Amino acid sequence: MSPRPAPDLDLRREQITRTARDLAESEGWETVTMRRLAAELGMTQPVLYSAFTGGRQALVDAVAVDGFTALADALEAVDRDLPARMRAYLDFAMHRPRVYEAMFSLPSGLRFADGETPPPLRRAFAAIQDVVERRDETTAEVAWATLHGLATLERGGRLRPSQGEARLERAHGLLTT
Amino acid sequence: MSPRPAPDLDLRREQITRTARDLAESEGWETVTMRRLAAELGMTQPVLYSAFTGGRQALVDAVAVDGFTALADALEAVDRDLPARMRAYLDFAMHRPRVYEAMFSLPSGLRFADGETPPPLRRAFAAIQDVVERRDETTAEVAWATLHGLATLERGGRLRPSQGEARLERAHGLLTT
DNA sequence: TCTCGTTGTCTATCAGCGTTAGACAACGGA
DNA sequence: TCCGTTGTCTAACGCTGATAGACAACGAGA
Repeated sequence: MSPRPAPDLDLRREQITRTARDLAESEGWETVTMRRLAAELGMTQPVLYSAFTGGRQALVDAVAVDGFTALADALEAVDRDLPARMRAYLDFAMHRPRVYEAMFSLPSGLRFADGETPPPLRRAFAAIQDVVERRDETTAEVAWATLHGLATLERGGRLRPSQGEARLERAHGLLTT
Repeated sequence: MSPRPAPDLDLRREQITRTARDLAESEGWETVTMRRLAAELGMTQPVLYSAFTGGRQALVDAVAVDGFTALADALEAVDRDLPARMRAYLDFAMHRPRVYEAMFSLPSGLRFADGETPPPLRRAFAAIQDVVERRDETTAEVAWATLHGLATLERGGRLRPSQGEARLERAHGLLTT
């Protein structure tokens, strides 16, 4: 009356999350199907569901949460001033576009702006709030919105590709004068 | 040797586009399937494909292009100053969230920022550029990014729900001082 | 009025998706 | 060695976007 030993679910979740992130980053989220992912990992589909009860959505959410941690790390790693962190933010969005997509554009099961907000997400926002004038929360929200808008519109090809640097300087100027 | 008369494809496209927009706005884009749409219109699925050769993507793109026209109309309808147009922009995004999604968030087959940019899209951008300082294009891009960021982050529940007005005023202040 | 060629529309189907039910197999204690 | 537990596998369900091929409607010519 003793069961088969349980697999290390945390380790498995980590492997699956990393593979999903890598696959999304190289071929796009639309190719990250449960079948493809299982094949890539040498598993069968039901194993994925035993690691992520919430199915594909939970998987995308896991990549997003890891992404918020990575973004917070990237912001905290640079100088504690606005231009450095603005640049770090846009660099992150440009170099990990699919992770950024999971964090902000794809349908999400995560909770925001209430008590359930994941801590990594709060950390990332705090890293911005720390460097805006008077650490004002409203200003931080506007700064974040500007960065997010620049990142997504740029990524979507909606802005003149060659003018990224000029936009960053202009945005920084507006936020500090 | 004379064929059956061709149906009015433009009219049909218009009906389909309107139905798709209404259905998306009331139940979300994930429920806008070709089957559901055909049933809603009393058609069969292949008829949709004869109207939109590009399939579902072309349909979403059509809703998006109409959306850019509607956005340009909304911006041009208000006072020719920045705060009025900022407010009109955010109102549009708030009241037609699924259309806005088709315009900016969903995968798109449309071309931007090059010669192929659809005219309605240029009109909408021009309506913003017209009211920023010195009609500067870089400033207009940053203003647009801020509005877009506010619209999407607000919609996604990433910002404090009660502070919309404060953010709008702060953003306006930053763009004018 | 009847026939015929053209062409739009229909039924039926394909391959793929996320997800899950139920059969099977591996394992550790008795 | 056996047994009960439990993880994993095969196989399937219902759905999706898309399309092939049979069918039917139509108007010009006879």
